[in-house]
Amino acid sequence: MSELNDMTDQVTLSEKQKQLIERVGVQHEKAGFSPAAARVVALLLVSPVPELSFDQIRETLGLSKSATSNALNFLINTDKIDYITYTGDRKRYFKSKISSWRESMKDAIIKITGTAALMEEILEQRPDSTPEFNKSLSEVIDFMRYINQELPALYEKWEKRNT
Amino acid sequence: MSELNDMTDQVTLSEKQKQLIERVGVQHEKAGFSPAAARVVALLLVSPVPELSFDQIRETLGLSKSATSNALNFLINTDKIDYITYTGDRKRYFKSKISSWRESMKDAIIKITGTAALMEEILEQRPDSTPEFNKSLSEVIDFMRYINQELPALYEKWEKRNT
DNA sequence: TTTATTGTTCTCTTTGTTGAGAACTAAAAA
DNA sequence: TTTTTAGTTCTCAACAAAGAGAACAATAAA
Repeated sequence: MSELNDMTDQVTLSEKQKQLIERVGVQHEKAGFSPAAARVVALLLVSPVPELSFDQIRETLGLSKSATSNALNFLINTDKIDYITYTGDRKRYFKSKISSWRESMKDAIIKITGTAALMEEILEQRPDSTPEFNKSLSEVIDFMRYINQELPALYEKWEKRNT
Repeated sequence: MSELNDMTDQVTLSEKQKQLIERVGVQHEKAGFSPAAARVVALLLVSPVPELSFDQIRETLGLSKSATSNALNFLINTDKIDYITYTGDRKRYFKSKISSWRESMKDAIIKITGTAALMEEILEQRPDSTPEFNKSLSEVIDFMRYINQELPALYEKWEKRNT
């Protein structure tokens, strides 16, 4: 697949696409991703070719091997990306896990449940001398649990609406 | 309010409360707060006395003045806390903004709208050659918008349920 | 066996974050 | 006016995060 040295596994991107990768990247940085990992998820969403090799990612984003390796492993561990292989090709082709967004939504909901539980612990040890405060806390907890309970039905409704 | 030097504006907390502050603090660190800011919001949720002065916060959490000042200002700027004053007392008493959780929810929903818009931009520039991928992207966008649209009604339903 | 491919891991530098402590400031009190 | 109160801001040190580049490893190909 290379005569002496290819040296250009780079993916061709328009200016618009490059800029979009940066914007989506920044959004992910705000969610706690490292700059490198944020650019990688972004690239895998924006790239016209959705399955990219280690070197395609590295060269397109201008990252070092270590940064690329660490970013890819982090994203695999946190279920943001996945990879596939092809017989007779040792490379791994990395791809966004956007297709399993339903699972991600479920995980996000589980997190809300955890927050509600922690809030409940706070509420349980609060004195009766702060009724207003306690009421607010109790409301948030109740609302979170309500949302949690209603979301599956809402999802079904959406699923049916889209035939 | 002090004869020469009080030196103990500290809030008395049980072991359980201290531990809870740490756990709630860590949760907020994961959401991007600095350790100091995370402990301050946590303290203001757990403390039996819900309105605390600068020095009560500083001494209870064992923070420096600069860390306390920066944390409080950050939390005020991001609408996580608020303060009240009392006539004839120059101190500000800081309190959690948990009571305005309805506003926070609205803000969270606005953020989802922003994400959907960014995703839409990605979708718009994608080639037709990746129909599966594009479909997933389109689904997430549509689902986010659906949730967004249905949430107000869901909120009303919750509000009525609670008489 | 030797060489090439596909990454991983280690070390080191750069950069950024966190917060302590002291100096400073503005307003009120004495 | 001088002092006290209630914080803010500055400087600095300790520490952590990010990533570059080189060395290394594991497997496959020649």
